[in-house]
Amino acid sequence: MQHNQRPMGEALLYLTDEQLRHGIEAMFFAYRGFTADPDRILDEHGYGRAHHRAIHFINCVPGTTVNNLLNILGVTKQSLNRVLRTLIEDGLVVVKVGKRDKRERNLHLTETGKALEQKLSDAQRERMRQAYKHAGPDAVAGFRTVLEAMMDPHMRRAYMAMRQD
Amino acid sequence: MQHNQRPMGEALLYLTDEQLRHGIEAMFFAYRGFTADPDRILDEHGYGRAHHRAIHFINCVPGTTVNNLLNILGVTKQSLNRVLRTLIEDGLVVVKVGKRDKRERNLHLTETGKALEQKLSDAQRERMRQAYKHAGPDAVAGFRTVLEAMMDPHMRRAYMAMRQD
DNA sequence: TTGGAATGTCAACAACACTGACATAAAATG
DNA sequence: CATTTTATGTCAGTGTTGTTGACATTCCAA
Repeated sequence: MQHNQRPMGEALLYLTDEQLRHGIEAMFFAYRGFTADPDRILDEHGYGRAHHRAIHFINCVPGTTVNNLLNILGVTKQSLNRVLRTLIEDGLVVVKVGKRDKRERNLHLTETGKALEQKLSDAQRERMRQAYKHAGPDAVAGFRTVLEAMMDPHMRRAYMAMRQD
Repeated sequence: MQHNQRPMGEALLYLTDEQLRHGIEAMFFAYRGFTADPDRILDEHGYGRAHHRAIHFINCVPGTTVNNLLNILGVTKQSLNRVLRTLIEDGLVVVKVGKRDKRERNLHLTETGKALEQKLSDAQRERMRQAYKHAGPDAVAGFRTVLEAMMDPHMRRAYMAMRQD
């Protein structure tokens, strides 16, 4: 496997190993920035990123089931359960037994939970807003296009299903 | 703080909370895809992401010091040390005492280390290549612009210093 | 030469992921 | 109705990766 001396036309200049490597490093550093602000807030509350993810998607799809969350987050039920338990104990999340199917547990944020969600997503959106503003609409469109192409097909479907624009 | 009903002109449509939220979720799902392939390979070797990051940047800057790596990776020296120790024990990394300053340790990949680095970065680049190819050069430019704007200034400097294009 | 700064190591601990085994309850199926 | 499948929760154990604290070594400068 030798990628370093790939012949190319000018049109494919952006596909050199060097360019791809820069993309990889950009993803690494950008993701750090992306999570930095929420991480600080979470830390003050004694939570971690796992709590953030749960809160985010419960807020996004209120009444979602544990199983649904499991598929979106891609973790084991044991791992999710640990996080959910603390959120429930702390009164950020409430569980309701499913109406049609009593095996299911529907998850909702309480007012306290919504407040933390706001705080977290305000911080994260603010960083995003600055980046978007700085980069401009065309760059943002390209950004989204590449990210979507980078997802696993399974996750892309979950992501697309979540959008209504 | 009420972001939901922000008045706007058409030119700022991409800065709505809804759009920003989609960007946030895209980052989350894309990062999962981004790490999926290397994670699989690392797992076969009994390593984790921390090992990958160390290998990546040692390969990128051969002879780098522990402290330098610390700044790039943003972890404690103790955390990095554990990872480095296993890589050294397994013969993927060699340490040389600094020539001028004997406190420093210069890190290099062995042939075995380089082989694993190749394997990991081939996998990650392939995913990147597909995404880039699918999105096209303009999208890729936008992608990079937004990512760079999203980094912490400190990390952006480290990232920029690493590029020679 | 002595004290502080830089560098690196060892030990212990916490968060959060994993696997495996098992329990309960409800729904679906034969 | 008996059985199986599905959804959920729990307990125990393990591994990776982050943290702090304590300490050793080396260098440099007052």
